[in-house]
Amino acid sequence: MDIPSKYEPQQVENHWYDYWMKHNYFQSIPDEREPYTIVIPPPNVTGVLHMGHMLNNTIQDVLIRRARLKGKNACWVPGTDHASIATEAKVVAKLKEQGINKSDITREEFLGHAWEWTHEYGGFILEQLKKLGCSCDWKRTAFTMDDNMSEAVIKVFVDLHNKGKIYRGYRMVNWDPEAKTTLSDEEVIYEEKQGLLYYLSYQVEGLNEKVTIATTRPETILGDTAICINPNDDRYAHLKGKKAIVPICNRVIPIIEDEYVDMEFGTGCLKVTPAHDINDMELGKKHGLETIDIFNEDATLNSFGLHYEGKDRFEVRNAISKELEEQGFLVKTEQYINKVGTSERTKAVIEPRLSDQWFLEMEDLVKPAIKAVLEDNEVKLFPKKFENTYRHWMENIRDWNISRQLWWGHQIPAYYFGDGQEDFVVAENMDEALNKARKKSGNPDLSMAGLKQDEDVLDTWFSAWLWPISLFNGILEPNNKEIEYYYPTNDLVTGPDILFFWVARMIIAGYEFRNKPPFKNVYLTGLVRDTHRRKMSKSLGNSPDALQLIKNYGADGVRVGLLLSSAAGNDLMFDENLCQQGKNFANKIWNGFRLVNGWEVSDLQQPEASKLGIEWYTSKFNQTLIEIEDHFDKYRISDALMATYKLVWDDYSSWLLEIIKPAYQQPIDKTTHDAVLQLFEQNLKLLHPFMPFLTEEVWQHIDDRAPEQALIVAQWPTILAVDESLVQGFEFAAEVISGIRTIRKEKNIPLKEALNLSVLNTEKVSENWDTIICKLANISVINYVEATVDSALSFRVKSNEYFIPISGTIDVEAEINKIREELKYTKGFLVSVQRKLSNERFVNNAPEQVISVERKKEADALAKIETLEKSLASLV
RNA sequence: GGGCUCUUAGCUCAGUUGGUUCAGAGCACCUGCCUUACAAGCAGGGGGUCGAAGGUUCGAAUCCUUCAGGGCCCACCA
Repeated sequence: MDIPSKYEPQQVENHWYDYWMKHNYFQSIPDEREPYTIVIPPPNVTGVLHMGHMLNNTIQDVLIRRARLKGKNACWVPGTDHASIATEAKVVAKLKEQGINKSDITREEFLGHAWEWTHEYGGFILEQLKKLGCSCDWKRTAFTMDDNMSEAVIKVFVDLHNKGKIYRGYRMVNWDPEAKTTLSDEEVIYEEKQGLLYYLSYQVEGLNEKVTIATTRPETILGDTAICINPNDDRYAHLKGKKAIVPICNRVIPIIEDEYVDMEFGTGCLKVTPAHDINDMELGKKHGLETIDIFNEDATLNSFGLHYEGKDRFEVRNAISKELEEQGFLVKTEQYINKVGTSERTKAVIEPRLSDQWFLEMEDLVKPAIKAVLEDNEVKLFPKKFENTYRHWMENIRDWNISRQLWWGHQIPAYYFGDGQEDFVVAENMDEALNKARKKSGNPDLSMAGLKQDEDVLDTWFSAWLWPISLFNGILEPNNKEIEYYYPTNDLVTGPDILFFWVARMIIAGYEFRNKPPFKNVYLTGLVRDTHRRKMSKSLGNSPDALQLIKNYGADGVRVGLLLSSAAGNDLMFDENLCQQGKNFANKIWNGFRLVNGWEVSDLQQPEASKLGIEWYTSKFNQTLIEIEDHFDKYRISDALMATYKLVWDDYSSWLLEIIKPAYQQPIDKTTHDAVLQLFEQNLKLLHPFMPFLTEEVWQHIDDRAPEQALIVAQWPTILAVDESLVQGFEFAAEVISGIRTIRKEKNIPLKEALNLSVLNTEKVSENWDTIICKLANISVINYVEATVDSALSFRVKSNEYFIPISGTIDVEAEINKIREELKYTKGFLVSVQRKLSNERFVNNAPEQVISVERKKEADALAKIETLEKSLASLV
């Protein structure tokens, strides 16, 4: 045999990937077939493949390949996301390495560097997906900053602005001092941090008394503009209308009253810093307080920080607490755990900050998206539990801050012609802007030079939310053939961490701009963790190198490894052992092929065992196919794989192949050979979505195939009738075979030594199976007997008793004990069944089917007890 | 603080509306085999009071209550 006994993935994978590409099997163009569409969750253009991507994209590829085999027009659109904040941070860092500060170069120069970076590294991650076997339509590869994508974003912005849903406002927003930009609420991650609660005393003006407040942020006292007490708090009643003096800066501030203050917390006195806390801002507005912003944009202190000017806020916190202590203002400190907002991307501690930003009003936009998921089921979430999370977020949604103080992204199409709050227009391009601006300003002589475009860019998700639409150019050309054909797409596969960022917003956009959902099903995968349940991360160094894994186990092995333990929505503990299991499975299939391939075919009569074996496996295959389809329908991909795995490994390899295997160096009959090859091919089709490379390789080894007969475009098996009696009969026969093997094992009788078998038959079983039993257990003859057999080892299947006469003495004592054990167990079982059946309430209340099952159990047990007792009698 | 969710074999998890062989699977483990497709393999085997306590029911891993311990999401309490 010249085919190696081990499957070598490395040599195979590139070859078939190129082959598929060459014959355009990944490519989709609209035709009369039913479309099946997936849009990829676009990874960060400068990112590298991590385990989360591997899992997501494997699942997507399984779904798309299965759809392709099912004859659908399968279209998987790949692409990348410009990820403005993450990419900009990387570019800034890279420039810094080269000694260039972002603040020293122009916007155009910076964008030049960013594009350079994008062109250099962008698409790298897509190349990695190819190694994994992903069958994306690469001709459609898109980028969120492609011209048409950008145009769509701008058009949508203008449209929403015209509808009055986008507005500009001076609000308190989340400020990332490191990236120097605002963030949406969703980009802020709250983390519990151990900190200190500082008790500070303020001198009350005109009284020889101090008032003590509690704060976690002593540095902000420099921005204090009031002290607030609860009007119902008797302890402080005498302070009403008085003023207090802020330590260090000695500013005199009013003592105000508001029921917002929790009398139980701290001292019941609150310092109010409207510029640096959302609640304080509300209080400030309500009570007409002054707002003093003490921070620069990088969260160092400005001139209001006095002698701390230019120093970072955390540095100042330490320093000022010392100064306060020295001057006697610090009463005490307490350990305190509080939630600190951090930037999802830069991890910097977020500062609430007042600034001019752009917002999208969400209240109305959200309504159809809520209905679609929770009432109409137009979009289904898998697992379903995420619908609750979705509902909660959607029903409590707040306006979306869509502007970012970055350069890398879609620049906001607002143009200013003056300094007034309303001196701007929103337009799709400069010409239009100029026209609008001339009208609005009433100045017909306004020139291009007099217009200044907003410096900010849009939140990355403001382009990503259009992804399923804009990929098919559905915004710019709403009636084009592609969008009509591919939209709504079918399945979206992504992680639950971006349910709000992306999934929910795509649904919103889908209804707003197409009046249809962007997809029908959302499959939310779990997070990939390591075997210690730790999240995979670069800093922990516990994230394996994806390409190295593929090298070690083959792409198919890695795919199987990932899928085996990834029930939807459950985190998956990634363990390389699972990849090894996948690799082993690939080798198993490979060798299954080698065996069948190595047989010499001859024009013989088909043995009875082979005929029956083939018939049985055909039924078993179809029965399993029904299961597999059901698993897929429920997005239980790992269960679908496991069912396939067991079918191929256990039923096909361990049973069927052994049943039909000809004696050593004997030829096989043509009928059986043809049939088994055909069944093997059916197996390969079921396996192909999971293990595309190996299966295509084997497929092409079986036969020389024309390109259009490649496995990737073969036809998925249709479900045929299942003969239940065959399946059950086989199970019985398998138990008999196991029984014989157990005895062989216990008594150390090698398989090579043929045995005789006698059967005391009370259970009606078709004798057809005898040929198979003989072959697999090496039985020379099966005798049907009327009485128990002496000097034999015995075992029972259901109520049949089987005897293997052996030469030499048998251990009678051991046989008796074995039978007594079985008898004891069966009697106990019978008692419990009879107890149930004699319970009137059971008989009256339980459904007929349940009762008849119990009666059957009773009869079986009685019959078995009878045989056991007879055997026992013959031995004693 | 509000909501959701989980706890089943050594590990990772199935267990659909309470009722067939429902106490399961894969891996791991133990034993014996280098048998001629595959030692990346074959055959056989052990292993769980279904987190705890109550309750409903003829019947509970499954439904209800309480408790213990995880996880996730949301929320402006200094």
